[in-house]
Amino acid sequence: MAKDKTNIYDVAKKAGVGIATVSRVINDSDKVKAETRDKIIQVMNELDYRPSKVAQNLAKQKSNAVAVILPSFVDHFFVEVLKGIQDSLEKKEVDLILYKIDVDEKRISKIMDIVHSRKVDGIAAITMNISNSNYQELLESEMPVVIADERSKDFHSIYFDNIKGAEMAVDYLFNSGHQKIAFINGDPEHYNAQERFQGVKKAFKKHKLDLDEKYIIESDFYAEDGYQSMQELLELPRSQWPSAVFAASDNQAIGAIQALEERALKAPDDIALIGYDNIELAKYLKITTIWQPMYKLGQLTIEVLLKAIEGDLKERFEKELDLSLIKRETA
Amino acid sequence: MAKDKTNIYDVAKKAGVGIATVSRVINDSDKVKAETRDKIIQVMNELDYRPSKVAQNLAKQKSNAVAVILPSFVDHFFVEVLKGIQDSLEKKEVDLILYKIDVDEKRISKIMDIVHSRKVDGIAAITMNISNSNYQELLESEMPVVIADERSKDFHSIYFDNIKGAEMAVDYLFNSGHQKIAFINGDPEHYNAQERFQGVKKAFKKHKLDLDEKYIIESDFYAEDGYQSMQELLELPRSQWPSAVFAASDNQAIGAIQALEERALKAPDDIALIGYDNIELAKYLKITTIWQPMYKLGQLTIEVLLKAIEGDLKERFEKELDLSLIKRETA
DNA sequence: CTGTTAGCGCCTTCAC
DNA sequence: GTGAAGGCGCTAACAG
Repeated sequence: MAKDKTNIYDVAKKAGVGIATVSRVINDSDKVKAETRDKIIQVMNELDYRPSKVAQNLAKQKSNAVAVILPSFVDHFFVEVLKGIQDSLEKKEVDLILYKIDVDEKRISKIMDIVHSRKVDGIAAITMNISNSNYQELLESEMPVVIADERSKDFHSIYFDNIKGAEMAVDYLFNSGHQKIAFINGDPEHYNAQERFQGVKKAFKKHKLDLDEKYIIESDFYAEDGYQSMQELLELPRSQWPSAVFAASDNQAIGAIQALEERALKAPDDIALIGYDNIELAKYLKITTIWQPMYKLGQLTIEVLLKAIEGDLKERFEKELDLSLIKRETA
Repeated sequence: MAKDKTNIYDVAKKAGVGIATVSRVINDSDKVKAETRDKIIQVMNELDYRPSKVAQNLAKQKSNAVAVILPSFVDHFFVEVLKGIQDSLEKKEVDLILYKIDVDEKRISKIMDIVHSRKVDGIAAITMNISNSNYQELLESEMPVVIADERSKDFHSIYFDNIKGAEMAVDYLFNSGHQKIAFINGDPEHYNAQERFQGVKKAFKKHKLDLDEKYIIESDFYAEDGYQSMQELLELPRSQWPSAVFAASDNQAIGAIQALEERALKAPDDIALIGYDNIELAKYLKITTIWQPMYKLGQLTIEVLLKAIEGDLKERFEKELDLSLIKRETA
């Protein structure tokens, strides 16, 4: 076995001091004579010594790392959120451990694994539909947690008003003259989908439109789902086609556009289309959409989490981020 | 102070055994009587006990985590790579710690921080331009490292043949009848950019085209750079416009399209355009491009890294991934 | 099969 | 200011 990593004892010995003093300069405590400090620093450089974070973590019971839990890596929504997360993490010296956890029955148990692992000081759970699970255990763990993209009455949370967003979309379509409006929703199990549906219903009621069942499609948030759903709509007799479609995500809208294109149809000429999220793609594809400030969501989530970790948060933090409609070319 | 986390002693005491035995069932060693094992497992459940990863890491000198280092989070190229990474990490029980490190003079030092932290068992560095730095220290550290998107003679590496890729692009343009071909390159400091330029020169020579300096633009790999560069080209007298442009990244191609659109120009009618990478956007924007299998790059990188960590890799691993041209509508 | 004991590398009182 | 010693929670020989 080759010479092992140098540790605090090597430094202490070579510098002719005790390990406690070395530890003090590592954690730059002021109670060290400048002279000995310099000597120690010099030795540390000579030996190319750097403290083991793992050992520090164990001793300090703190890891300087946070867990970010997502249901997916690729979805553009999360990429945007991640960017915000990274940007506000970079300033601090905090590591980012990324976990992908599916939104299923075992998600809380998997999160508890993370809690118990002691590898992180806090957890940010993005779009995990926590409220629809038995999160008692997590709540009792005393681990700082912030829930993003979902309102919570027990954890810190940062979220969007889905009802309002959906309402904005339908309002816009209605005010543009549409009466036959279809809604392609996301996973009905999901909080966000449920709320958006509520928003749709609310807007329909407001405009005295009636809710035609064949115009309400439940699928999931991905492009493939949007594609399928639009197919479904287009299989209706042409006279029954909606004049406008509201998709619960831009990904779905993109899929819907594909379905349209395959039949040489175009939005908004044949059927108007509005998406949701405002992912980067929406800009290039010129999709009219509801903008959820995802970058800001990520940023704020981490800021709040770090505060919670520091214990600077006396009360539960709760904030709704504003939505806005981005008018482009598909509606 | 509330009751602290339960530890291995709590379990041992309650189960009436020694901690070694508890440790054995944690690491499911077979040398435990079924009876006592059951008893211990039961107690572990009652106490909701789970071992501290941090303590295990320290004792085992192993962290079951890998560091992935990227120069950017948002770039679509990396997102695609990340997906591959995540997918092959998910099968194993290995954590992913993500670091964003700029490609500057201090990058090796920052990487060494990670090495010494002992938080990870291995490192994957994506597009970090390692070869252009003094990496001696990293090499000597014995930390398993794999370099992705860059050829290395000292580390395991997985990469693309940039020369060939660039050649393919120019060949295609030439064979489509173009003689006045411009090249918008990425950051000239960067390995990949340098090689792509070489490929361009090689292809030009082959086709007996001469390299007109005003058609060679050095910028960087992002959309904004492509936009600027295309502007520059369009500011030439119309008679001197190139008939085709090869952009060293799809991002740049997207920027270039913007510049074109602003002048009501269109690819390929006014100026043909070919990109590089085949990011997802390229598909939707119908950009003809050179496809680098980024997902596969990510996947393979992790596979190799995990093998290196296990010590299953006797020799240095080196692999070039195949490129292909995706013909779409811009050229 | 199982308990004892010494680390893993660092932090943190507590004396000096 | 500084050193000695115990502790963080777990693993890994080494004895039984």
